Amino acid sequence: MTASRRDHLVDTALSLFNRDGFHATGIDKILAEAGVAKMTLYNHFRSKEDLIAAALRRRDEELRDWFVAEVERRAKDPRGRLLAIFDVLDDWFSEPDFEGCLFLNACGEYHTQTHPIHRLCAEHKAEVHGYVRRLAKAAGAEKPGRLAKQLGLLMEGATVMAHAAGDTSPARQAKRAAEVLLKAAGIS
Amino acid sequence: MTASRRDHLVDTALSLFNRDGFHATGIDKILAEAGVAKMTLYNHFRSKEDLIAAALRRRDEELRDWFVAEVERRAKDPRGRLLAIFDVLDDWFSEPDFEGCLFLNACGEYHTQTHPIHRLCAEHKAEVHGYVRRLAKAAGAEKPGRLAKQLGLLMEGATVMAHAAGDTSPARQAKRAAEVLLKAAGIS
DNA sequence: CAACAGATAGACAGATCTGTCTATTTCGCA
DNA sequence: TGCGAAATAGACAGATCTGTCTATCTGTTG
Repeated sequence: MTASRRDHLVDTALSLFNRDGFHATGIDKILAEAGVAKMTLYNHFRSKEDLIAAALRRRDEELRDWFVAEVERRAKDPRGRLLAIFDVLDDWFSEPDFEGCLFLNACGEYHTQTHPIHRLCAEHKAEVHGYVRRLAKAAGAEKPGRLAKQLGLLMEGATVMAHAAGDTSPARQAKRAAEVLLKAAGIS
Repeated sequence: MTASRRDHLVDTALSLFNRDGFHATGIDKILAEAGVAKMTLYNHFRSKEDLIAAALRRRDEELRDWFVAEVERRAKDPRGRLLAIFDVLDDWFSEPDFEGCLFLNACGEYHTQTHPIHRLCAEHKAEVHGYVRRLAKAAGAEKPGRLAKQLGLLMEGATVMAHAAGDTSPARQAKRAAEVLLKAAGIS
């Protein structure tokens, strides 16, 4: 029951952080929503910041697993997968609880580069970049690193614009741009 | 003295919101930093949210004026200006007080689409898009709206990646991608 | 000079925040 | 069944938050 209590806490915190933000979500709200006692929280985590870090780590796993699975389900060849990325984004943006990228939101609240939470976000982005880069390499891109970074810009740009404008169309605009970039990188 | 007192308050608030975020910046910190009495603030603004809105409006003006002036200083032809955008971003990312886009940060803290602060951010992005679109049209793009949206994704993507990674290189990556997109849009 | 609008300091209310402590209960497991 | 670890409710401290109020002072303008 210990592990599941902790998990439940992280789950609840994750969904509240996603919906309302980090500073705006108080410990008490998380505890009430989760139906967990305060000492249970402070038994598992040293501070709220620790809980935030745990929530981001879980989100990193959860999001990347889901994202990769969706991409690989939709296309079997590397080029198709690079483009499928943007279809998956489209689906993500359509979800009712889409509130932008939790990691970018976290960067917005914890600016300092050296802050542990900011670093977690940078690491998450680096992981995603690694995946795109592997796909780009498998697809035979001339410069896989460069292409992956460019596609990454489109992905992040689409995410923030979809959130700001409340509109999923950036996913499709990004996909069209990606097609152009793939061609230019020698991927047909 | 009235107007300057208000202006000073907005200036101070702007710089603290940019540095520390919105929820993390308390009224008292702003007042202490500005050397202004609390009643002066509540005489000019109905609430903290009002002050945030005023700060964002000022930032919108300030940023767009600066951005457009910088772009037009660097290049005289529309195509050159579309590319100069990314050089200006590079400069922006290099500034010591660069903390990402204040509007995206605000969206991250005020998620609800109907929230006045979120709407201000959407409006700011729409204004920027309008400028890029006019440049794209002047440059003879086949579909200026589409090109402007795609370039917008690169701009926003570069901004968030530069902030997350603490690295200005996304500006240059975005510029390379933009060159490809311009060519594809029939702009040489 | 007189009058008035605006700025000031600072107390204050009431809510909320993180984190600690205690005393009690629940639960798994031997 | 009984032990020990974990979870519980809730009081509590101390800080901080937004916003209000009052009483005083400053500065401009007629």
